[in-house]
Amino acid sequence: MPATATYTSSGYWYDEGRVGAVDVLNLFRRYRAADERMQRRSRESMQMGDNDLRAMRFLLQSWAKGRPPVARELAELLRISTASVTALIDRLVRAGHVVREANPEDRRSVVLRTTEHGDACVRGTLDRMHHEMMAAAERLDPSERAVVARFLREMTEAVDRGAAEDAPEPRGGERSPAGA
Amino acid sequence: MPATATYTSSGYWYDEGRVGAVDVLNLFRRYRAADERMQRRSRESMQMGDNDLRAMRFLLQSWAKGRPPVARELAELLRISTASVTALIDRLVRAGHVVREANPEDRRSVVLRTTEHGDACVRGTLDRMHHEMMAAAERLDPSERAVVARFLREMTEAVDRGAAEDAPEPRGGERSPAGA
DNA sequence: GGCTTTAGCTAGCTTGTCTAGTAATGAGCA
DNA sequence: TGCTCATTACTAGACAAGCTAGCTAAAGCC
Repeated sequence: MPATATYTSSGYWYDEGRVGAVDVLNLFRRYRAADERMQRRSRESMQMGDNDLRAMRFLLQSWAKGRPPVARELAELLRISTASVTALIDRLVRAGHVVREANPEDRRSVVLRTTEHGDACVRGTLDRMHHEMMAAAERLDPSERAVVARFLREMTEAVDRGAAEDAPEPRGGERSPAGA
Repeated sequence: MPATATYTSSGYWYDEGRVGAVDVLNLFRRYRAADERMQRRSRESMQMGDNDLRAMRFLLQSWAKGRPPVARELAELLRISTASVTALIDRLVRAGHVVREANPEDRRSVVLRTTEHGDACVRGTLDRMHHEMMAAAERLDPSERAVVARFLREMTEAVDRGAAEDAPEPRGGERSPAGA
């Protein structure tokens, strides 16, 4: 980065007048690296695979929305087979994070209830971080938030566009209702 | 999101005067989801695992910097054992993406040269997206870039801080020289 | 020259995914 | 109502990619 670096309480700081486009992209990359570190540590600290953790987060979200989650939804979310979901749920049940329950609305399916233990386990790792991120977003004033929001939308589109062309319907395409 | 939604050529658009902190975090999450989609598609389109793709990118970067990469560095980057790196390189060699070469500076080690085919394969997928992202970053004026940069730094710190506390030396700690 | 460390490989194991096939239930139709 | 097809979850068996342990060859250090 070309900017003159000075040091503040919150880490390195760069003269804001000189931030280049490349710097912004580098910061993005750096964020992603931090995010990956965080995820890896979460997984290791609670002895869980990537998909297992994502599944737990999905289950918590679903219950929070008042929509009891079933196994099939995990297969869609994680893009794994229903057989793999069965194995995944077995693991979560064995670890005491989840219990299977009968679904009164469709007796073929299985509702996945998170245990208090599993709930606390996942929340403990993620809530603090979420809180910190929220605080960062709240420190922005309204016009700054608008700038960030616009940029994030453009980056999202850039990523979607960039990837859309060389993988035409990789395997059944998007399964979600919102689609491509 | 609370804002009044209107529709533009580039998708949904929200009244910029009303973007809340939650909205920013949602957009951030959405970006991350797009990024994951992209990576998955890359992997699928070139029949490659996650680590294999990351390894290829690292190799390209190393050569670009004029610093021939060796196998050990992949073990550090990907945090996998040297045995797994051997297997990973075997896969890349079998796919024709990489060739092993003798290292004149240390005859124990193996320099990994990317083939023209592997080079084109990986670049083709990533360069376009990188170009689009750069364009988005360049559309920002200097003061906007400063805002985005500050936000990204704060998010990175939030993630690092949030994850740092609950994973004290999870399993033998870091394998890197700084470790236990 | 010996001893230790480092780089990479081999062998055998574990884990998480896959495909194929099955049983039970739901949904549509004559 | 009974028949047929679709859907949900499960079991069994195979495969892929990681791991640990142990090996050889080269480098580094007294």
